[in-house]
Amino acid sequence: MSADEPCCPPLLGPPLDERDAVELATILKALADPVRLRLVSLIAASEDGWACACDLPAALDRAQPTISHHLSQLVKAGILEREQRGKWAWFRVRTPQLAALQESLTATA
Amino acid sequence: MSADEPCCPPLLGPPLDERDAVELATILKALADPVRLRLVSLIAASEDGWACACDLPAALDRAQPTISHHLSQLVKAGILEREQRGKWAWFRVRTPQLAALQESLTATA
DNA sequence: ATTTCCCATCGATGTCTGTCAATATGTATC
DNA sequence: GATACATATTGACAGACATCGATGGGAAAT
Repeated sequence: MSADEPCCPPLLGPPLDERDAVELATILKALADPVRLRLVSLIAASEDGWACACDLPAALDRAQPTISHHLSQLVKAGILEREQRGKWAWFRVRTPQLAALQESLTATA
Repeated sequence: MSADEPCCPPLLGPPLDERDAVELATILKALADPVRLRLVSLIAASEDGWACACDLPAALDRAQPTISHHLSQLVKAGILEREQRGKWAWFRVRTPQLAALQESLTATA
């Protein structure tokens, strides 16, 4: 799966084989958690699209390691992008990946 | 959540509160499994959109109780519709629900 | 009624996952 | 280097979940 291209084959086109299903499920799993959804939502709603990790534990009422863990998952799934600024970590939503996922859900529907 | 209406608030609009995030995560969780994705895909690809449960365990190489469990989850999430025909159970995809989910993923993006 | 077939439910099991306290790593400042 | 602070990693634990064998319930046919 490369940069800004479709992440997965369409759900409603020709039947998914095991391989494709696992791939699509992996990305959906990354989103299928309330804390992670709120993370994405919060970050997307930030001023210039970037949000500092330092604000997130308080915003979501979770311990710092918990937030760090979820951010890692989202980055690994290609949903978030990470940037180091001094001692802070900043994140933004990789909108193209989200759009690609969206397309996978209906495609030829 | 009623019949053919949006299932959840948009992911990229104003930040999701805890309540909405749980709701959206619930539906995503229902899809975030390879077997369930293949079920939806297979059913959607059927002749007239309806598929008999009797064919599915063999098609996905899973035991009958496993398939039955996944089908229940998908019905509960509003993604599949169930109909009894004699002693067979038939299923079809509730496309509107899928479309609503799709919209929740980008919305104001 | 009995048999047969399909599907759902139950019980058990192994694995995955969200959570946090404690600790380590890294980055900047003094 | 020493200190201070932001984030990542580790370890542990409880709850959730996918899976399947065994069983139960319902529907049709004989």
